[in-house]
Amino acid sequence: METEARTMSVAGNSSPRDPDKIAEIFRAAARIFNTKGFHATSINEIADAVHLTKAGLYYYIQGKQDLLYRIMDYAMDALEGEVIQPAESIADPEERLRAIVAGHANLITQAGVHELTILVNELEGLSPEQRRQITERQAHYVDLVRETIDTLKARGRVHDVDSTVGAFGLLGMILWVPRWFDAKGRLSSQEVADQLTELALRGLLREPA
Amino acid sequence: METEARTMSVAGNSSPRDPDKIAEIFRAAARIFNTKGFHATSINEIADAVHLTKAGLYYYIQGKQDLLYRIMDYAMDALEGEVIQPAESIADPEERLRAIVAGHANLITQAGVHELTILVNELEGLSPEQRRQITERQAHYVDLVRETIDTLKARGRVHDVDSTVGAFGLLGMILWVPRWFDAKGRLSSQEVADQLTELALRGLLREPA
DNA sequence: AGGTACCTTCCTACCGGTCGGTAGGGTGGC
DNA sequence: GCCACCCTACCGACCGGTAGGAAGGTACCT
Repeated sequence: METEARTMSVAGNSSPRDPDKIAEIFRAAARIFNTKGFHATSINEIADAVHLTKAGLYYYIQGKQDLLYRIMDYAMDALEGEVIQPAESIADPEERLRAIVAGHANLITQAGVHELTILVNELEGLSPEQRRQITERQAHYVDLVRETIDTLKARGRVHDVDSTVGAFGLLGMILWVPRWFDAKGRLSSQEVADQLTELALRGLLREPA
Repeated sequence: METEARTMSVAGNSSPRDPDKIAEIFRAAARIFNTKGFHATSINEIADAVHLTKAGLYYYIQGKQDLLYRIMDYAMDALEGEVIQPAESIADPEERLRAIVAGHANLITQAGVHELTILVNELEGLSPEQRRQITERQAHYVDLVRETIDTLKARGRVHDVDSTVGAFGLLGMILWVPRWFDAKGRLSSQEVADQLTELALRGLLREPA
């Protein structure tokens, strides 16, 4: 029934909708979802933000929940492209861990990246199947961090810490940043990213001496 | 207007409502708010959880938002009583910092303490005035951590890290725990609290040698 | 050039349903 | 008879979503 237009697209583009407009909607929705929360945001607010009526907005989206899912999926794409894949190509585990922390911290401190925050705060707004898909992708990321720590552990390069606690401790530091960091404040995003990287790695790694 | 019943209580108890029932409502509401989010939770769900109708529930509460505020206020009381005040009575800054991290991590890994999670996740559900009051109390806590780090810094006991980044990095690790920790899982809450304490303090403090 | 068929885009007007909250009354114990 | 407690029944507001059509562009035909 509803699969016809979206999954088939029979030969040729099935959806001629303006990709720029869709991107604008995504950005506006991500900003408002992140500010007020998914459930507290009405479709009308998003429509207003992109200068459309609710019905006009529905020309571009399939529903409120689907909009959320697509934003989160896009955010996972960004995280994979900017952090995960670059890190996976680094063989040395210490360098790799440093690349993950620095890369993720850099990404999350940049202005306007509301998708990454939604990615961890609005999971309960998804359907069970959608949530499963997103959390599965997130789990791969956590596994990468945990395995990197385990590799370092096997080489005696880290203190005696459970790799799960280490991975989530590290991620907690980074994912908490949007709650307090102000891009217009005293510290630059680069400074925060650098300091967090040092803080996290110093907590984990042994002194090379 | 609305202050009459609450702040005056004219001579004698103004509200004869059963405190046990109110506590039961608080606990149930905190659990559901924490599971589904404040806005996604209906008053009817809370009423069902305590075996009342919606109107019956309203005999005990002043409104949905007021219920949220009281839960968060109670959570701040708990945090102050269990973590902040005990820590403030410790003169040595290193001991004090350890007491904060260990105490907070211990508190947050305990089963059923949904209020502490709500405290940081549902602030946008409050009215501006209510939010101001809660965030003011939270700011005092952050100041305590920051000042403790600054004191240690003045004594050359910490690495060169901005105390704001250090404080929020540390708090991020702790406040992230409810997102991944499973009380029925492999690790005990004590183990997690201990390991996080070591992880956080090692990232901040210099080796005593 | 004018007609017309079709397309994308966006609107007004409306739907059923749920929300937070309340009016007013019943009931049982003291 | 009073009061604490809890109910049924209802309210207006707002929600996500849709039906159906208007506006305006374009492309092709005569």
